Formats: sequence, C-alpha cells, structure tokens
Amino acid sequence: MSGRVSITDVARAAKVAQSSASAALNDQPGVSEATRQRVKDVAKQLGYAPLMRGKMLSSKRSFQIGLVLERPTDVLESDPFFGAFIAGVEQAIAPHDYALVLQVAESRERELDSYREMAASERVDGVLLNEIRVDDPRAALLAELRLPAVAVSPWKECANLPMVCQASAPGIAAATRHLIKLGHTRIAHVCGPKEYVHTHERLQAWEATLVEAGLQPGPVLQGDFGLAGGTAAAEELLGLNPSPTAVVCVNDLCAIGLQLRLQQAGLSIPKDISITGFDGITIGEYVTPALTTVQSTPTQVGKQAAALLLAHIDDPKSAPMKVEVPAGELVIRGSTGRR
Amino acid sequence: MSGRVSITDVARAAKVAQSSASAALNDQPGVSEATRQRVKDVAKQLGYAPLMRGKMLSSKRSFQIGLVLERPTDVLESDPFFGAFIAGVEQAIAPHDYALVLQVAESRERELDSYREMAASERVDGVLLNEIRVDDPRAALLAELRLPAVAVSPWKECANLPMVCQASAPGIAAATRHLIKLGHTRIAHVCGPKEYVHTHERLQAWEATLVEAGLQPGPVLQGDFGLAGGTAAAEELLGLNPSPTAVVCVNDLCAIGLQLRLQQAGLSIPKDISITGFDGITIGEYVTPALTTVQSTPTQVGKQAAALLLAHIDDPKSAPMKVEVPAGELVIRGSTGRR
DNA sequence: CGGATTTACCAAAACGTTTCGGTAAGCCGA
DNA sequence: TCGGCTTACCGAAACGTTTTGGTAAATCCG
Repeated sequence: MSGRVSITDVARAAKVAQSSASAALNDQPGVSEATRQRVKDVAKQLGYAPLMRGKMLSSKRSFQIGLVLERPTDVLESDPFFGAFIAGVEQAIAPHDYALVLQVAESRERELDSYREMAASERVDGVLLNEIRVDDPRAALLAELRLPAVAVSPWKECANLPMVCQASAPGIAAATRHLIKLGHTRIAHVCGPKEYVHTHERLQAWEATLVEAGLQPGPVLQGDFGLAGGTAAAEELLGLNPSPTAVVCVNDLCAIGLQLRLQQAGLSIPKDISITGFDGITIGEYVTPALTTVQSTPTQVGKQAAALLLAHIDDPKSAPMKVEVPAGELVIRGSTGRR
Repeated sequence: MSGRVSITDVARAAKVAQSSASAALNDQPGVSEATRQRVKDVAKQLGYAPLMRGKMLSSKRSFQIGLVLERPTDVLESDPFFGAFIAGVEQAIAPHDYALVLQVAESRERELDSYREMAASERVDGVLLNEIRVDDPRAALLAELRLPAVAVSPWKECANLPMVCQASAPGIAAATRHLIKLGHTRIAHVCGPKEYVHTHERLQAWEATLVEAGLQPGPVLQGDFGLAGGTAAAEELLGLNPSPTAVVCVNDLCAIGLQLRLQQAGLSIPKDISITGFDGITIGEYVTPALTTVQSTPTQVGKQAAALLLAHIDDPKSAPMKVEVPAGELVIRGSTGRR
C-alpha cells in the first residue's frame, strides 16, 4: 500500500509509455501539450518524485558536488568563510537539484585521497577548491583524475583551473591608504603562511601601496590566519625598535589575536598602535576597540563558485575560466586612529 | 581508450560471471578462495572501483546521510560546534563508504522542505538533527517521512527519536559550584532562547546547584547563543541593583559578548564580576581575562551520532535509542575569581 | 493526390551494480 | 550405487530512470 510510486506507475495511470512520461515530466520535446499536462497532473496526484538513484545511473551524473576540508579542527571551528560560503554554494546548486557532499580530511595527503575516491566512485560531478596554495598539488591531481574543479582563489591564474576570485588586494590597499591618511608612516604587515596564495596577494598589496605613497614598507611579521598567529606577531612586534605605529593584518582573527595580546602588554589601541583586519567577521564588531576591517562577501563567492562549477560540468568548453566577485569594502571602526 | 572499467570488465578478464565477480569483491559467500583472490587481483590490476550510482540503485540505498543547517549566516559563521562536529561525523561514516550531504536552509519552514525533498528523492538514508527545540516539529515530520534520524540533544528524551547526548548539566553545575566555592552568593544566569532544549537544561542545572547550596537563584538574564545575546544581557545587568557578582553564561560566545560589554562599561573582570562560559571555543583562551568554561567535545558527539544513525539505518530494531558521551570538564581560567 | 516531412507516441535498450534461481559437479552416508 | 546435501559457479532479472530507434498518423507542399 504505502510503496513508492515510480515513473512506471505514473505512465500506467496516465496511459502512456514510460518514455513519454519521462519526456513529459522533464519538459522534453516529443509529447503534446495535452498529454504533458495530463501526465504532470497524474504525477502530482500520485505524489511521484523521481528517485535520485535512478536519475543518477541513467544520466551518468551524480548531481552532487564535493568540498573537502583539511581538518585542523581549531581552524575549522572559527573559519569565518566557511558557513557563509556554504550558504552561497547551496543557493546556486539547489535550483539545479544538486547537493553538496562535504568531506573532512585529516591531512593533506588524505585530502588528496578524498579526491581520488570521489573521482573513482564518481560520487560527485565536480569539486570546489578552497585555500589555494602556491604550486597547489590539487590542481594537477584533479586534472589527472579528469574531475571538474573550480578554485576559489583571490589571485590571478591558478594552474589552468577555472576560478572565482574576490580580490583582496583592493581592500588591503584601501586599509593601508586609510592608515597613511591618518598620518602613519611606519606601517607593518602581519602576513600569513607563505604557502598560501592569499598571503602573497595581501603582502604585495600592502607593499605596493606603501611604495606608491613614497613610504618605506615597514617590517613584515609572520602570522597566520588564526588567533595564534596574531599573538605570535604581537610578541615579535613588542621587541621591535622603532616600533611601527600601525599594522595591517592578513585577516580578522589574526588582527584580534594581535590586538588582544598588545592590550595585555599594556598598549592602547589605537592610541599607541592602529590595527586593521580582513574578512569582517562578527566578533570584530565586539572587541574593544571594534576592528577596522575589509568586509568580504563569502556568500557571494560561494554562490559564484558553485555556479561556475555547474557550468563547467555542463560544458567545459563554453564556460568561462574566471569570474570576479566585487572586492570587499573597507569598514572603518575604532581600532584605527590618527597618529 | 581511457574508458571506465566496470565490474563486467573485471568478470570478463577473470573469466567468471559478473555475479561471481560481485560476490568475490564484496566478500560474499558462494565463491572459492582461489577465485576470490584471482578476481580481486584482476580488479586491482585493472584499477576497478565500483561506481556509486550502480551500487546505490541496486542496493536501494544512497550511502549518504544528511545534515540540514538553518541558515542565519552570522550564527553559522562562528558556531564552534559545527566544524568539529562534522569532523566527527566523517570519522564515523567514511569507513562505511558513506558520505555527508550538507544542506543550508533559509528558514525553518524551508528546513522542513529540505527533509521532505531528501526523503522524496531518497538522496540520503537518514539525517542528523541538531539544536533540538522544545516540541520540535522535525521529529514528527521525519517519523511521517519514515526517514531515519538521530537527534543530537543534551537532554533526556526527544520525541521517540534515537539520540546522542552530551549532558551539559554537569558542566554548568561544576561551573556554578566553582563560583560558590570562590565565595559568590549572587550568581546570575544568562540563558538562551527558551525554545531550545539546551537553554532549559542549563538553566535548570544552574538553578538546582544554587538551591542545593542553599543559595537564592539570582536573576536570569535573557541572552542567546551568540555575541549579541551576551551584549544584551550586559546592558540588562548594568541596570541591576544589587548587581550579581558572578554570571554563568549559556555558552562561550554569549559569555564573551557579556565580558567585552561589561569591560567597556568600566567593570573589571573578575574583580567586579566573575564569568563562566560553555563550549571551550578557541577564542575563549585569547580574551582578557581568559574565559573559564566547560570544554565540550563536539567531535566525539558527531562521531557517536553518525555511528548511531548508521546503526539505525542498518537495523532500527536492534540499535540503541540513546548513546551518552561523557560530559565536558570545567576549565578554570582568569575570568573567575574570589569574591 | 502522392510523396516528403513532422508530430506524437511507444517499445526496448542502456546505465552498473546486487541478487535470485538454477545447474552442474563434488561429497557424504547408507 | 544412489539419493540428498553442499559447493562453486553462471545466467538473468531487478533497481528507476533517461535515451535511442522506430512506427504509425497527421500535416505539408507541389
């Protein structure tokens, strides 16, 4: 009695061939308008919903895209990009009956294994790549596996992969200019790990902006994309003489780590030192003083990336190789002040 | 030439029937050990990997489980549970060839639609339910849809759903006792939204502990699970007279929001007011003073929840209805001090 | 009016896997 | 030696869908 209703049942009830029912329901040509309506009505009445498994097998597609996260749990925990990014992905794929398969890998090597496995079993039709690194080994692997992929990279090309980019250079430049306007001349930079493309883009934007303004690019401190990097950079900074009067940080978490540590050391922000972040995560509004930052739009990035991936899955020839998302805007708050 | 190698190819190459090849590869009985080895060798040599689609259709399973997040992006952004939870889920399902399908819903009504759709298309074999609410409508819906589900709930029963629980009552009680030992007598609580089961469990644990110690349960301030709730509670608290000397917050983000706002208002933590959180998120270690909190173990919870769901998918009769994960431990840091 | 084209539909194949029923061959006990 | 049981294997069906090739009927055009 309960039993699932298949397209065969619909066809039988509507007194047409299974193939005609399929054509009718999928708005394919070869069936009259009258029949199409009848089939659709019957389908609705019977509560027919196509079974994904059948559709997958027959159409040789999985109607799923993959996203693999490398695992360091503490990074996952606070990565601001993640949630909003996924929300954007969902917006783009849901209308096309696609779903997102999320995997978590314990290490980079295992991450590659994840891709190998997804490709071998064809569980997904393509994947999204985040946090692109310099000479990223994933690009070559995915090409070898012939698994469509889209890179989310802030920066120029990425090893022949189609990419979606939201440039962070303009935001970093804007933050740097903002500091220059406030009268700062010794403006340091806390950069991320050298292996990430993000790191280089932001480092160069900071440097170029200072050079352009005729200023000597101040010290570069080694940080990372988490709180710990900011803390470490703070320690380094405290030993500097002369000390910079402003710091452009690679992202918000790093900036917050820096700010909190400097405050612990007795410095006053922005009186002694001005700080800028990048991302625009919520907590930046709550720290004291609130963080001047660049508001990125991860949901937009996710949406565009997923849309581009679907386009490449559909037809790699005709899909664009690069889509740009407007850069984030500078949000001026209390952590920056006049020299 | 590249073309995918199917089980038929393997069977042909090993000179056995397709069905025998299947039995051999899946360690089913009915095939001799010699043949089994030969088939496996041939399969490996040919680089055979079973195609998910075929497996799904034939075995009437999707080998996937679902997780739907309701969307409020700013909550997603920083939810500490999320990343670690997913990592745990992955640990449990990966060995069974299962994958996680993640959906994001824009509202609660759309969240229910997500479940309906997953059930109708049988894209997943079961789902995980987070953030259980009082009289949660999802339980009834999933029962109606006959979609296996496991609830991640901190608390007693959940509408007949199998559940994994990591009690937060012991942690909240420990935090409260810790404050009592420090000499506090006016201990307030910042609770979450009343609709969540979490909220009630923690509220009651706080209250019971105070009553047990012969103290009057102090004021209950309305907060939520994000920074904003802490800020709001801080405003409320600042108007109180007499003011509590300690506050047990429903979670870390809320506690941090509270602490930052109180500090802005000129109060000194823990001199004027002691604060405790719950979760043990990273940033709690970085604020000044560092946050006394209860370290929960979301990865463990995710792992157990996924394992339980698989068990219920496999055989609902024989799987347990409840699995407990050891409660988190109190981590004493600088935000609590002697009265 | 007759041949060509189009339309509306159907039946069967295909996708890759698991599973079911059957069939020889081998083994056991009587 | 023979019936009954087990073992090892095979062929075919089944899962639910899309796609392909074919066939009448209807339409068009000269």
